[in-house]
Amino acid sequence: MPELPEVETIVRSLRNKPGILGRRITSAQVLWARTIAVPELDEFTQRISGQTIVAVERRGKFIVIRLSADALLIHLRMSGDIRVESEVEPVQKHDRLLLNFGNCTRLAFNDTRKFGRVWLTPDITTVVGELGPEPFDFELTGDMLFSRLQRSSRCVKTLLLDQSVIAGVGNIYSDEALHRARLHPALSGKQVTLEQSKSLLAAIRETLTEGIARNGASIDWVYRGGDFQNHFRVYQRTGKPCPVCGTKIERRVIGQRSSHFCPHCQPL
DNA sequence: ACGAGCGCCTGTCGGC
DNA sequence: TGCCGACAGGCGCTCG
Repeated sequence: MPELPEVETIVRSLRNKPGILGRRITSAQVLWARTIAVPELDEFTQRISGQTIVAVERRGKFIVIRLSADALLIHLRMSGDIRVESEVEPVQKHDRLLLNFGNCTRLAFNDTRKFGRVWLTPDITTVVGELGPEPFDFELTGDMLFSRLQRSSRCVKTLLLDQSVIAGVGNIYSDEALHRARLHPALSGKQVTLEQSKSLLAAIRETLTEGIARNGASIDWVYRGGDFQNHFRVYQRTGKPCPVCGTKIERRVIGQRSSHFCPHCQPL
């Protein structure tokens, strides 16, 4: 489920849930070893035990849980999800990591496809250091996005998915933002003008803002509770009418990811 | 150094 | 009904 709005929704719910901030992690159970990226398994379970949750933040698509000595970073990749529940609840299929708290509650990381990863590190820049700017960072301007797009001949769609260009945008929100900005996904980065870069940044922000306001998008069995999937303009709407002009939405693979666009509103 | 392609995984869906 | 391929909110690695 994981793009910026879905991760932001989860982070906000964790932050607002009583019994998370200030809670002490008493033990950890790793149910799928490869979930833990760093450090080694034994050290991970040993070092996280006894640490207190100080803050819950987001950087790009990473959940950043600040602990008393380390930071716990969680990337949900394609199918990750997080639950907070009583310790008496049964462990669920595809649960990969359980963090037990002292008060009979726990945090469960569930991840069907096993792509998700968890890092425990005192220095988050070792994990998120190469990420591009946050879309809502006020220091990010249309001029800055323009210069980042212009130095590449890759498709603008591919550039939006590159987390070192801008952090947090994934396949849904890139398609939606490009439609809002009336840009064809296969435009090369160096073809995008300054004016187009400015409207693209505005479109990214509007799209992400709507996504957050709707608690993200819920598709298939992955991630519940969002509503943005009912408001897609182009994503997974191949053959259906463009909400602006009625032309049939087309699908095309760009950079090995399916891309959806209106051939009339987004000419090449 | 950059970009394309594959691998990692499980589940669902549509076509035959 | 069952099987098989295509496809799915992501990203790291390798190779040319």
